Amino acid sequence: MSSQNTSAGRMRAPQRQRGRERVAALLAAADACFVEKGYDGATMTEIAARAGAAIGSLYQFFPTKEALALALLDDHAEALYARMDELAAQPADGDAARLAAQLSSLLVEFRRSRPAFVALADAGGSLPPTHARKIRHELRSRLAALLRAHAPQLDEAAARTAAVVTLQWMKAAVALAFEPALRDREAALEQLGLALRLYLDAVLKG
Amino acid sequence: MSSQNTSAGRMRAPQRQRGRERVAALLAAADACFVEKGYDGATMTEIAARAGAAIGSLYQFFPTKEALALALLDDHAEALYARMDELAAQPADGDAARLAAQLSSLLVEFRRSRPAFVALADAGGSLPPTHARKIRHELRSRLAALLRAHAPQLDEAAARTAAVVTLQWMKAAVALAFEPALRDREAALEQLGLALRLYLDAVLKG
Amino acid sequence: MSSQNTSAGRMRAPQRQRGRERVAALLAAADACFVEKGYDGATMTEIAARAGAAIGSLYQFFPTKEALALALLDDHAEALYARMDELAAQPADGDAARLAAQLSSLLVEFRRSRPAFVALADAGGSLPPTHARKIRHELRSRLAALLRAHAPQLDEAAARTAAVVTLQWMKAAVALAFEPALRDREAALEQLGLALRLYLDAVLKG
Amino acid sequence: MSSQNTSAGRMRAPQRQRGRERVAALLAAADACFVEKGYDGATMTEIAARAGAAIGSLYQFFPTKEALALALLDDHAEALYARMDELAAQPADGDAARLAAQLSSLLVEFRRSRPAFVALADAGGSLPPTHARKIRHELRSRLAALLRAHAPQLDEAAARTAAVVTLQWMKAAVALAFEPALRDREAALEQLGLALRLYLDAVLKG
DNA sequence: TATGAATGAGGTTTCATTCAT
DNA sequence: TATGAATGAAACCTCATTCAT
Repeated sequence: MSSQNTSAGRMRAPQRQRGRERVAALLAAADACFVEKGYDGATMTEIAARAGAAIGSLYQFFPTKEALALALLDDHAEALYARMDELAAQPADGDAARLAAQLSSLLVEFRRSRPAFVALADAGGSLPPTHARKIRHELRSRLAALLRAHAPQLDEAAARTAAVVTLQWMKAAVALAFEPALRDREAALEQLGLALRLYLDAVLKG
Repeated sequence: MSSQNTSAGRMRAPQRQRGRERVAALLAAADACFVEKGYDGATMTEIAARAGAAIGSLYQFFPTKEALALALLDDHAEALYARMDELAAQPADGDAARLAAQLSSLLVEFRRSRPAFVALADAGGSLPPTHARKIRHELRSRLAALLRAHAPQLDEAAARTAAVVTLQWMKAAVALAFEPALRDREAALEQLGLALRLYLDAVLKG
Repeated sequence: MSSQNTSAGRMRAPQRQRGRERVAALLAAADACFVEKGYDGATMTEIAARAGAAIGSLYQFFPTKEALALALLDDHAEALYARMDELAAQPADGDAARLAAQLSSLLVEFRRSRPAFVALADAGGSLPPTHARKIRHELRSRLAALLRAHAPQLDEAAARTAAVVTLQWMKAAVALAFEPALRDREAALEQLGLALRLYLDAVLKG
Repeated sequence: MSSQNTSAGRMRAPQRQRGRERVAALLAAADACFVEKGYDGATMTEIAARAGAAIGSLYQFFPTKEALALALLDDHAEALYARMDELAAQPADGDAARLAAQLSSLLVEFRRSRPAFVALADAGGSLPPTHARKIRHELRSRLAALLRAHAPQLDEAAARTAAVVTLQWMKAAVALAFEPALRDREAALEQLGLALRLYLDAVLKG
């Protein structure tokens, strides 16, 4: 194409840069909308508007609302995997109390920084269950590996089962940590921690 | 979709036999729709059609989709309360294992017979959070009373906190019991039961 | 809505005491609704509810919404005729100022006691224009007679024309008397009275 | 129907040529519908159909039936202001007869070319009274200025009061000019003109 | 007669998505 | 590529009126 531009060599770069910024803005806007209104309540029009983009722009990058949500969901999931991998990289000492505390703060902190993950993860029947399934699978795998690192005597099946249970507990911690107007939140979270500790103790040592 | 404090508008009670039958049919149809498609996915038109009623008949008794869902939700909640009250009426022996098993099977059985309760209880931001809050409160109160019956030395605050934890555990049990395509479901549920047993043991005996 | 000369169907006369009370309650409720929401905005259901009656009861006496409104309109119109006839029964002295004041206060007082008359008289195209036409005709006839009583030398055509003008003036007086938040209402009404006085002077004496 | 302070939501301005044409067609269609059936009787569906547009196109620019009506009303009001400003730009000679004739023909001619103005201006309680209030205020201000131009000795309050009265008279002229099947319309209008003349004479000279 | 239920066409509005410039 | 306009099925809800008990 004839450039029309004095600095022909740099022309493409800023455009691609702009494209990336645009996508980032769109994702951020979508994230906010999904958090505020849920998957069904959010509208493509508002997402585009919040990103300062035209509706056509949004569809240029994300062919459907579902694709947009899933891109976001995957993005958040990757970030969560990364945090779990970080945790797995630390030395395993078999200390159930410490592990419980770490898992707790990991998920709670994650939910604080990326609230859309939860909003999208249980978006009723509006999103294909495939993704949630895959994510659960990944999380459980990582949790199982983590548990085996702390208790090498666990066989794979036992580790996986313990991971399933532990993941549910982590979800419970998130639920309580963010339940609005919950009385004695601290006490409840501490008791929940105690419960996990007891369970992990039994698993790791048994 | 996004709830807003719309103060819903309650259902209008039917006064004739015919009306009572209609309402029953409408509630049944709504229940099925909500289970299949979720709150947002269900449509008033389909609900009426499934009940063999005109759309106007549906609105004769339920001024709003929200009112319909909340009527259903309340109905299910009452049934759940009743089951918990039944459990509370039985002699308390302080046996954590037995209590855990009873609670687990109670909720699982309930969810099997009334799947819409779960579907509506976490309907994202589409239903006013007030109702879910009230229901959680009632469930926790009943659970707390149950726990105190088993361990009279618990003070009220401690019982309530334990109830909060226990309720989360029950949700987890339901989630696992009905998660589609979960491998080793039995093992997972058993481990979950173990976890609750350990926790209740600590609480009841501590 | 769109009126069409449907000629509605008249109300059915109640036969028992109980029936008459019911009709009175229904009319009162309808009156209030029409005043508050206008003809289109009022609903038969709410009218019945306000009267403490069943919707079927309402339709027992008034076959359509239109019939109900027209019954009300006619009722009010009759009352207005009566007041004008009262005025006509008083001795005519040809004093324009006094006549103007009397007409003004008559209509203002009437509108205060029966606000639905105005609400229904200009119900857009939702009521058949026939009735309004008839009422205008009656009012003009009475006004013309009144004017001739004060100025016997007026021929019929002139009296009628003057009546047409005078009726418009009366509407203006009502509009100003009840316009919400009108500043200097008193001054405006006085000037309006002056205008009528000047005109009637010219007509009566010319 | 019943207005409520819904704060309407303004029309969205089109940005492309195509959009501007659409909006023009939609406004024209809406105008015709409102004239024919009144505000309540007109339907968005028919308006869109008459404009040859999809219903979605209508809502692209006008978020609400109310917004559409108010846009139209404002548009007509601006045109009326412009005509009054034109009249005000002409030299003022204090001739009551001429002024009366001009005002008369101005409003009658306006109503002939823009019948929707009247249809919407008194749309019962279906439109927020705010707009009508604002428009009355503007009209009165302009009329007051006009009167003061003709009679500089009038103080502002007096001019305003006279304007209030005069505006009512203008409405009366429109009502008579367009009342269907009115006998002796010409005579009535002439008498109405006489009345205004007498009043303006008194005001301007007094 | 009295009453509440039933009806369903039709109203307003939404929104994901496609199209044309 | 970017943008705003276009689309229309479909959602929720209303309401005058009829019907059956």
